[in-house]
Amino acid sequence: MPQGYSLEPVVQESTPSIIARKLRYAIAHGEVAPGSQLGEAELARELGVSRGPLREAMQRLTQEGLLVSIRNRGLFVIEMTDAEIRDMYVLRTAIESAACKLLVRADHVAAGNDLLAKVAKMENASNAGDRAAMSDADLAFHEDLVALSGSRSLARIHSTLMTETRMCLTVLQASYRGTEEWIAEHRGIAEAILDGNGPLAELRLGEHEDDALARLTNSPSEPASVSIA
Amino acid sequence: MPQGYSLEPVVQESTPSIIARKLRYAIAHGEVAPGSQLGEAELARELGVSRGPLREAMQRLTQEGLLVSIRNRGLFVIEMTDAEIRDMYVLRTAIESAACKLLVRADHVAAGNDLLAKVAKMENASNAGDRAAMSDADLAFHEDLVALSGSRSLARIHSTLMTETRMCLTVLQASYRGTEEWIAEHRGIAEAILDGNGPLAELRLGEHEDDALARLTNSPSEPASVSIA
DNA sequence: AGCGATAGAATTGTAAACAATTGACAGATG
DNA sequence: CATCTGTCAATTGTTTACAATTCTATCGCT
Repeated sequence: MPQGYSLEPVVQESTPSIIARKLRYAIAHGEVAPGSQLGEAELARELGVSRGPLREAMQRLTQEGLLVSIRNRGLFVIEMTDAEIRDMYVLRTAIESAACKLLVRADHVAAGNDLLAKVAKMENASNAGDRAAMSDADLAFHEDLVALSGSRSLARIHSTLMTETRMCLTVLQASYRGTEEWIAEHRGIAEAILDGNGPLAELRLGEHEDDALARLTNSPSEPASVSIA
Repeated sequence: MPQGYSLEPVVQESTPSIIARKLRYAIAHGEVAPGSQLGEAELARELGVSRGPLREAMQRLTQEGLLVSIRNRGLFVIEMTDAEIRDMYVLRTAIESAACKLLVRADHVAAGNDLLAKVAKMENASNAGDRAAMSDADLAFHEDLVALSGSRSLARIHSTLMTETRMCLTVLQASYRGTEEWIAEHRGIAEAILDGNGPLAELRLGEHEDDALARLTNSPSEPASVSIA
């Protein structure tokens, strides 16, 4: 077997899948504003595909909750209210907490070290003053947290949440002030996992996501998660 | 304004949505076996629609994880291995636990009574020896648990999990022996919520879902959830 | 007899044309 | 002058036809 080529099975990604991925990226990165309409004809021309596959891709994104469909009117990018963002974080915390539970019962040492490496990346981005890299590293941390749990179900749901989160970050131009504290929170989670202390990891995770929520929404409101102490 | 007509806005459900709903039901109730192929032409003829809307519905179900697509081969109903069923229950437990957390912070008395009413329905079905009604009441309990939490995010994810659960129940012809214990578990959860005891509700929920898992899978394996004590 | 290649059939992926519904603007009417 | 109605333009929803890819079965060869 020739080295250098990881002979993975050729992934014949379907056209709707490609379109969905591109649109997801565009929405996540604010290239299309929330609330704006996505005209079929225009998009099809832009992407160089016909309306059939495009509509199929739209259905996927609608199912994911990134678009809302109004019959005979068109498809629109979701506009998330503060309440909806809070609700999203309820789900996100639920998913990541479950991932923590799984992690501490698996190889939590390897996972913890892996996550600490991601924290180091955040520090580098922070020192360089690179806001975009900071966001990337932040999201990568949480994505890894779930990926390392080995649960396909959790990962699938979580990936859609990450695009929504990215969208909020982009749109709201979330301020990354208090960076040191921000990094410390991530490190705290990683260390709790390294120690195999599941409840502590979940507790810190809950507090961390409450902080994140406070940065994204105006009303402080009640925290999304509660202490299990 | 004429009485007798509740003049709610007419909801024009889109054709793909209708198709998706019908297919979901068919899959959940074992009318199409797991692993079987869904031919476009045949389905379109059966449902009286053309391939366009049908394909859009398929994309939705694929996104939900009920179907898997193999390019140029077709769409197939998922076959869940024991490992995948366990993984699904990890997610399900995560969602329902989060719902418990929300519930005890809201009107947990009303919610608890509501859930106890569902338990009563289970008892009736049990006494009547009606297995189908038993399944319905079982699923209705868990559906309400999430619905009462008021979280749209949780409800959306949970609804897809319920169809998958129903599919497993149907396919595996899950035995409902030990019905008394089964009902008692549900009652325990409802009472914990009635009392506003979140941690206890989550604990009992976790044990309950482990039991459910044991009925569905062959290998006992390790429990999906861990005690938080 | 077993293996390989080739041809055929079936199915999916794509595209373009057609039909139906909606929203807005303009004109008529009280 | 305000309001209602009718027409028009634009967009979506649906259907039909066509192209490309893949599986299968048969035929020939070793």
